[in-house]
Amino acid sequence: MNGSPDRLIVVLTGPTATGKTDVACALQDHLGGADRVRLISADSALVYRGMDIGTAKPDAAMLSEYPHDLIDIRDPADPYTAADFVSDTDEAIGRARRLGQVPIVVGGTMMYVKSFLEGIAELPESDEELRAELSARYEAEGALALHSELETVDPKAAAGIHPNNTQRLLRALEVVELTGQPMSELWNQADARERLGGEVRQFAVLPDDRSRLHARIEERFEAMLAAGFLDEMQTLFDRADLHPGLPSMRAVGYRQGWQYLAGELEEQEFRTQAVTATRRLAKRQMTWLRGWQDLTRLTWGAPEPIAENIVKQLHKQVPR
RNA sequence: GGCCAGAUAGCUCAGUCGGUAGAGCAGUGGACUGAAAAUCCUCGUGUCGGCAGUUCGAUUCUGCCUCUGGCCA
Repeated sequence: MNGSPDRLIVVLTGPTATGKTDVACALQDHLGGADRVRLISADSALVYRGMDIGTAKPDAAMLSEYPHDLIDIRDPADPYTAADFVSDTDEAIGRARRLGQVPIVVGGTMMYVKSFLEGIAELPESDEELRAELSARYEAEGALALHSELETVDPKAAAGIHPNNTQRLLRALEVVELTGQPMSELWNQADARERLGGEVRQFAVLPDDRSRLHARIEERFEAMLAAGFLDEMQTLFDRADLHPGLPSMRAVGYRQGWQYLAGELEEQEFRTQAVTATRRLAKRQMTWLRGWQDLTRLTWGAPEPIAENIVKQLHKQVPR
């Protein structure tokens, strides 16, 4: 390991269904086991308790042998955000370092990874009441009216947000309302380099052939159904405090599962739409990684050789 | 066997009162600062089932044929 192993942070990412988790576990073995390594999950769906089969969450036995931070830390009724992830991960890394462990951030939620690496500005969290009010106005006045309002209060943010993108448009207006300042003014405050205070090594597991990944996604979904995904889904569906508008229930597979149980989809439609949504997810994840700087790309395959390759890379000297 | 309804983009379908056609989904490429497994943007030539007839011109009207569904035997 070069110079300062105690400052090292490993990031391991890639699209869904490429076996990132298996690689991370193999990596733990290679780096000295659970005492020397801390796995930190970067996944917006694994945070939710009771969402196991459809998220391809590692099972209990695996998690006890390879403990992960940030898995099962939220109830599905309670939304988790990118900002939560950044502060939770910073904490987890601090804890790992005190114990002399190498933190390995592993997961496919690119927004989380990016926010962690580049920092995220200090913005107010969403205000449910205000958001409801804004969305009522959106219904009544239309997208263009609200967008031109944003143009007057925050032209820089408005320029980057399409009027049809309700979610981001309302968020920008919300921030102005809550802080009295344009959201674009509040950006670029965070100094991630200083915050991370260490050497970050980034790796991505990528498929060599997208059609093979698609086949793998389909197989995996069939396996999820066989493992009782619909029973898991029914338990969530039966809860009075969950609804399809929640981030947890909009996760790939769960959204379609909800629609199926609500009678809005036939079984065949549910299957194909769930698989299709997963494919689209993988594609979007790869779009993020395409222009990613300082990323070592590894070809998808058996976890062992990939982990060995990563270890080799970690031992290489990095030019100062 | 008779009658009726269909046949148009990978899929489901719209449409052209006759001037060679467009939506949704899928696919492609892209954006992304507290919902990100989210949200949004870009990209549409296909013997309009086949053959013939009418016409300056037929995917559109007519006839025959093929296939699919329904009803009657």
